[in-house]
Amino acid sequence: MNATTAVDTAADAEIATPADIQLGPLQQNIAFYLRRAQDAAFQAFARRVGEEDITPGHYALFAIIEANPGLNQAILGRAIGRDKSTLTPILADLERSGLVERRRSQRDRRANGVYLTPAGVDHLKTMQDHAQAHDRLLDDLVGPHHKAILLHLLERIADGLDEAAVDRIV
Amino acid sequence: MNATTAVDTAADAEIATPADIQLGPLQQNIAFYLRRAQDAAFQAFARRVGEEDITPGHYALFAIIEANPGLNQAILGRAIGRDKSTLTPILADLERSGLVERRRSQRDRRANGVYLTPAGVDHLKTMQDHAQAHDRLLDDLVGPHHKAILLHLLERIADGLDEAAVDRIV
DNA sequence: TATTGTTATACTCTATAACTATA
DNA sequence: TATAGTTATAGAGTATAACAATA
Repeated sequence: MNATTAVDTAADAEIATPADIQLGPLQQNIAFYLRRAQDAAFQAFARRVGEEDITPGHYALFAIIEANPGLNQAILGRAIGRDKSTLTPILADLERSGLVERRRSQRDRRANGVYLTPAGVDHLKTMQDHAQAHDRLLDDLVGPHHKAILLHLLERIADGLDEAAVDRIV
Repeated sequence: MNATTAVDTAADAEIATPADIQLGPLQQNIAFYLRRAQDAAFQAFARRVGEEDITPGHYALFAIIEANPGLNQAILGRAIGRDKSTLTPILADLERSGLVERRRSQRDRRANGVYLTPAGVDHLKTMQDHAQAHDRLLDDLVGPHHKAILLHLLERIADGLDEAAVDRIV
């Protein structure tokens, strides 16, 4: 599928087309392909949603809040892999927009329980429509049989590379 | 493998642990897993290389320059998916550090051919050592048989989601 | 007219550290 | 002492637009 016909000597390198680029050792590098696929998926999603204030990160945040109403910000941050200080202004914005609500917990008065408002649920549905269309594209590319394998492998990578897991091995 | 035992009512959400977090629709979302895996791989690599000025993006850039000596900056930018104006200060830095050389092309005097210096090749080797160790970890997680499938699927995603490809379908 | 590379600029995302209020 | 959330701040990474040189 990938012809590797390029010569790319110094003399004719200037007329190389993307297809001619040699990847060298990168060609066997999982991390490199991971980055490329993630880049491509992100940009394709951005093109799809256009102007609207929707990103994969936003979608994930809303989906997790809906699936886990009342989580506090620290736990929410860990769930999406971001520091609590990263979350603060994001949630403040969303609350100002009326999409999210933070309620002081009764049992631990330091903690905010985070919830979607009805408007937030609506917004999540909009994002879900985009995400589903995007996912159909991805699913078609991957194929139904391979999707399960892909998700499984990606999960293994994510779980296997967290700090504790790596320390256990190395 | 994933127990889904959490209740996460508003009443006890505060004591949720990461394992209890419900993913909702995200659980079938390729893009979500892609982002997680890429995040984890990036951070594991960063932990491995520590202080040294090494990133996956840097490594990819060096590897591509070595495999395609003399490419001009615009093409190089496209090869790594970054704008030429993003590349300019990066290459200027690397040239100042003596790792990269830019030579004005004879045939097109607007263009710079980009090359690694001997020091740049050395530096690439250092990065390669790190990248290989990192890749062994990744390979172990994925397994030799599945690696080929994974690379193939990730490549399909990257290729299938570029702007032209998506326009063709949608 | 179009393209290469540079510059100025600005934006987004993120974390660290220091703080407060609670625990 | 430790944790939840906030704030101030800074850094990395990136792109857009305008430009000079060249094609």
